[in-house]
Amino acid sequence: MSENKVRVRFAPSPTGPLHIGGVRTCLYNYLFAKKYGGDLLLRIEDTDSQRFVPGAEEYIIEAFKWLGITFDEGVGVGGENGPYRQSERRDIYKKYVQQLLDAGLAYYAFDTPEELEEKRKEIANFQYDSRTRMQGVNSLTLPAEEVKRRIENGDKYVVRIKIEPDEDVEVDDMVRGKVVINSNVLDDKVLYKSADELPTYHLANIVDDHLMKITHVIRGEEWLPSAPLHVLLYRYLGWADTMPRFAHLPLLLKPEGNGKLSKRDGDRLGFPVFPLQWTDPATGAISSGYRESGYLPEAVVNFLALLGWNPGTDQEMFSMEELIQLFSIERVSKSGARFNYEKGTWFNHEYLIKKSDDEVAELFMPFLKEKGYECEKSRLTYIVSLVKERVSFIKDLWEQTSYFFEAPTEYDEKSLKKRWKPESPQMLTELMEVLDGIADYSKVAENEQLVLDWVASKEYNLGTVMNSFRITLVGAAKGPHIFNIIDILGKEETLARVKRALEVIK
RNA sequence: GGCGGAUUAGUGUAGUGGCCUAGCACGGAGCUCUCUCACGGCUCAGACUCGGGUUCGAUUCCCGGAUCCGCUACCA
Repeated sequence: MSENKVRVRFAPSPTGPLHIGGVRTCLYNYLFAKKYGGDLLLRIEDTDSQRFVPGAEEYIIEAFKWLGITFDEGVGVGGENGPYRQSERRDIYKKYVQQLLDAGLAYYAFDTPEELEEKRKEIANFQYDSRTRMQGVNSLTLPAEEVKRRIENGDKYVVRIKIEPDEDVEVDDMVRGKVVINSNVLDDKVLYKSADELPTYHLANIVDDHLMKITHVIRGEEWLPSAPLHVLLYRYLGWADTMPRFAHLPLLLKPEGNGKLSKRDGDRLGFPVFPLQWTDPATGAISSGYRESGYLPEAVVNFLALLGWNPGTDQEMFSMEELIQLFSIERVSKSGARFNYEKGTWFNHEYLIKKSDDEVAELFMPFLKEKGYECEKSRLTYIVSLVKERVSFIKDLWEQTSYFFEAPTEYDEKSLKKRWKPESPQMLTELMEVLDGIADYSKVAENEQLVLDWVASKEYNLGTVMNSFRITLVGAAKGPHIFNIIDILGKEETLARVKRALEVIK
């Protein structure tokens, strides 16, 4: 392993199902890592014991497995830089908290949440920082013995970083360039809380990234404001020279209206915002997932990849391999991308028609079974070949093929009005004789010619004959080539349907 | 409110100080193919947030406004 091997991480919190935005973040990390022959790690950031949701971790692992995104190291994979769950790294963090404390770069604070809440109410724009910390109850204002006594007494405390004022902190972002923030607007963030003996995100994140030799931090834009704090933390801990490069990704926005994409949008507009279906363990509420909604994983990956990035060419369809080759952080856009699920549907359609008829038939099988029908594979493949390009999702195939399995019981009003003529019954009655004379229905072209010749000889209107015929078979003026339909239905069924329609349609 | 980020058609985006009559895709409209419905093909409508600069020239560079997004927790 070379010294400067690219190492990136995806570090979700197990607070519920993984949001589709998180999926994209991980995808970009994956593409970046693979492009440079590096590693992608999965780290679970469960430092918020309050919000832990059982099953979330398994969900995350399963989701990426489905999408074809693999981890080289981390939870579920293992590796030499573990453990990869922050809740299992308590002792590690304590050591570095102590280091900061000893160096005078952090301090103990005993202010209760209520007291702080009070201050926020009293003072506009209150924040715990160089201007206000001397009014707080902390190791900067309390005598050393008192601090010691309180700690030994088991009083709850937090450790806060001591931010020095009047300093311009620079973050060199790979997407946005240099971002400068003055330390005056930063507050003395809580780094560690004695209540659960766990660090907060900021500290744990920096310690882990350093220990796990992370070279590039690619994360959502919501982290940009705290990036200066992270830079300072690297400096305080003495790791400035190995600090990773940062890249803050644009956010995914609602399809319409204001704000970032949320679960509610999916419910409202009828598209999933999660990769897999999720059942809330507390309420039992079900959130739909891309997988269960019939999306193909490669379509989801392709769609997501292009939401905030493009290779600069007109190409839109990419395999994972192509994405890996073409991906570059420099070409990630800076502004938030509205989530347009219709484009996602289109991608799915494209991937669906790219699949072989055989494969699509295989995928359709379970849906057919659900409807109560069995179908021989070769026959289903034939059916699929006729209608595949009409649908965007596997499950929509039923709507396009149901008449192959169940004879129409009613006939579409509009189709009848437009296509069923007074002379239709007479024509069809005669057509039945012609059809009866055909021995092999699989000779599609031949049979078509035969019927066409017959129509011509009778000087009938071709449209009227064919459309009337179609309605009796399908129940409406829709569907693929009619001679393929009767090939699939067979002579007996074809004639039965025509006969029946002639009795029913008045 | 404070701080930061962003701003090309409805959406995702390309692009550039003059080559821009601003390209592509989704979506929309129409035409076409056809026994029908789709698919496909063709065509059309539709955008550089506004105001100041800089410049011979700005969509492109600078400043300001507006709008949107994010952060502002003992959440990540």
